[in-house]
Amino acid sequence: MDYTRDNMAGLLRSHDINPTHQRIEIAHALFSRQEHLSADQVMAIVNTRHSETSKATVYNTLKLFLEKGLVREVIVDPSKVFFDPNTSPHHHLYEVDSGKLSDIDAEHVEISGLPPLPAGMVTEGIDLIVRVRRTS
Amino acid sequence: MDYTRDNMAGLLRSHDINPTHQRIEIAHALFSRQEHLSADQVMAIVNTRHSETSKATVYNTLKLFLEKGLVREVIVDPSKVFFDPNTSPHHHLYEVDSGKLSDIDAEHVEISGLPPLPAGMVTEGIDLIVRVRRTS
DNA sequence: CAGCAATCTGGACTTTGTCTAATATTCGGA
DNA sequence: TCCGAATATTAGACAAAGTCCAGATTGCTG
Ligand SMILES: [Mn+2]
Ligand SMILES: [Mn+2]
Ligand SMILES: [Zn+2]
Ligand SMILES: [Zn+2]
Repeated sequence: MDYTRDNMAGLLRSHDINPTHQRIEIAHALFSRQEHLSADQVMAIVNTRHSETSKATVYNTLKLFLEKGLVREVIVDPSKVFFDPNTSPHHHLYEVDSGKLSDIDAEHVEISGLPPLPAGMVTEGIDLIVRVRRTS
Repeated sequence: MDYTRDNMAGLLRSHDINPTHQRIEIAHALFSRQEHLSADQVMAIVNTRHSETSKATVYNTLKLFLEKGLVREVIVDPSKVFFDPNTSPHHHLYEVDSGKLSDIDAEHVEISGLPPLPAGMVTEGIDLIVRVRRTS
């Protein structure tokens, strides 16, 4: 399973997303790197060689990917959202100084003792963020 | 223990913060309510009767409170930071539709199986956010 | 009162993200 | 193939959160 642009088209179709040139480039940016990227970073990556995708399209596309469940949002930095191509349940380690964000496998992590939800509510997700700092 | 303005002065002093009129008002807004407030909401509360505190001072003061450990930051909404007068270890329940944020007592919650930290790193905090949605 | 440090302020500025109206592309049917 | 409708992209105006700065205020202390 390779993250070539051609495979991106199939991935998009399988998520009910019409594959366009711009969408393929944006998906390729995220999936080939398997990193957490901000909209700004996606924009920069996609437009390195020659400008080809507008800011509006980057934002529209990332929102679309989110709705279709192709990527996930990570809210950890007060100034920008990160988009995560890894949609399997997992947690995050955030280095507050450098802004580096990495995954923590959910496999062995267990969260217990949470109170019952208020009536009429469903859990949309549980975000666990470990904030770390370099020992100075 | 009452959150009167007079008591706010003592609270500020005990955190090594020079109590000024503006700082007392901002602390009073947060502590008398015991709610999670955004900078904007603090601004609105403090200036209800007559305008008396500038935007710059609200932001400066909240940042100062944060540095001094008087309040804590909650990053849960991509568009704004919430400030939390409750600094005891606890988690959060976030209603994604309404934006309502409430506390989950950490007392009975247990998180186990986290991998060891990378060398040279210390945990600054563990944020657990339960995102919920109304059943539609 | 005068001097000095700490604080506060309006307003310009930056960044992230949204919106809109016009244009371009895609695609199925005649 | 050609056409029209639906879909997608775009530049740039706009909005909201937050930062920054240089000048004014405040509250000491001598
Ligand atoms: Mn290209
Ligand atoms: Mn007042
Ligand atoms: Zn991740
Ligand atoms: Zn809280």
